[in-house]
Amino acid sequence: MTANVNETEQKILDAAKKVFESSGFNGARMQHIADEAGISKASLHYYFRSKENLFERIFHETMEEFMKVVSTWNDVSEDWELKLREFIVEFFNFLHTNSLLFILRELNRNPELLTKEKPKKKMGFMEYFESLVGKGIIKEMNIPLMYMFMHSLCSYPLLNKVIFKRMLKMNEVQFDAFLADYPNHVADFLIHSIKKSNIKK
Amino acid sequence: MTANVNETEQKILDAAKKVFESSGFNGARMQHIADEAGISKASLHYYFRSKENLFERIFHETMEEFMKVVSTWNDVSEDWELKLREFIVEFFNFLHTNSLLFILRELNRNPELLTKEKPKKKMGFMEYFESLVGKGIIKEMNIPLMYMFMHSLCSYPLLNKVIFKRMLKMNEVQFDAFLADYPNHVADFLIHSIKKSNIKK
DNA sequence: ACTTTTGTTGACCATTTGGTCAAACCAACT
DNA sequence: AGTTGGTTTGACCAAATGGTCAACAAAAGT
Repeated sequence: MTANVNETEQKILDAAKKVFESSGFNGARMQHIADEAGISKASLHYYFRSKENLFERIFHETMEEFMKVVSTWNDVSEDWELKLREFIVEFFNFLHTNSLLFILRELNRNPELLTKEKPKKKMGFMEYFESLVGKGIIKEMNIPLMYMFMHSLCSYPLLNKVIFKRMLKMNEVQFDAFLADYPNHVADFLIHSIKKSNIKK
Repeated sequence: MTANVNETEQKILDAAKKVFESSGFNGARMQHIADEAGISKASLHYYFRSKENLFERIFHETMEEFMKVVSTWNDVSEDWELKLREFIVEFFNFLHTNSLLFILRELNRNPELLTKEKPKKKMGFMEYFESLVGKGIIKEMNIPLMYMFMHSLCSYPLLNKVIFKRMLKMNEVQFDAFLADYPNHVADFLIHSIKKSNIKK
């Protein structure tokens, strides 16, 4: 052992994450993971007894990180608009480097996977905005609905990249440029619909 | 031959759609499809030479129907608000009975699948709203962005049902009730942000 | 009736794939 | 040098799985 939790183990985890995310549990091959990690298949099984085992480790870690990002609510600023915008940008960036499709795909294959995750108990989006409504700082509104809207707007464009690119007749570069602005558009849009209207600009 | 394009063939297609949608290409088993269709595996191969073959047929049909719903723009009414609302409701209902996850999953596995689909050339959402903007009937706005918003709001809640249920602490019944109202909320929301504001209510 | 074409299937095959194991390797300790 | 304990791997195995085929059944022509 020693070393930072074992170098080989980490190489395996990285390789496995990559392969499972791109191919899914059913499409992933243990040999492929071993190759990606630069070790033999036998070694792979030495570290993680079974495919199931390795998969659950990866899925759990991914889910953990996802839940962390989703339920962490930045508490430095008092300005809810700024907070919301920062959250959206951060969430969107997170989704850029982590495959949400992986989560949805595997959760659909085996819904039991979710039951193994313990729920976070933290002050999150919902509680925060409910309190804002309570204090009369923002419009009276359906918070769960707003929660859903925000998640949908942040998540779907990346999930559906291939089709959107085609529908909007954009190439890779154009679409990426579009996505670069995207989170701020979402923030503008949501803030505008949440904010108590003074005089419309 | 004769019969409505062959009864057995249809049984196979139905079975294959069901199995492919729920298990994906990699997870689906030819034996499973044969069982579901009530025939032998050999017969299955008699009708469709290979798994690949059968899969592409199913995927193509699903994609065709999806594109049809997405690019059909109801032309009976002159009232854009009503049109939009009807479109959203129809699209949402369609997604209720057709697995969008299937499309995204398989498109991610093999992006080439999309190149085999020929693009529809029809008056759709984008063109219609661009003309509304041109005529000054609705607000000046970023149409591709609005297109993306609409699709995201319609699609994601069903894709992500499992997690939303958990986050919103709802059971199956509560969540379904929530979803029943959902498309109209989306319509309200979008219409409100598109409409030229007279006096705010 | 009988011949031909079209369906149907159990048995079988080749390949893939998750998983095992004994032998080799290697660093540390005595 | 020899022993020990962990690590690595090529070779191998059993099960699963997509696909084939010869034989049989059922229509459809004649």
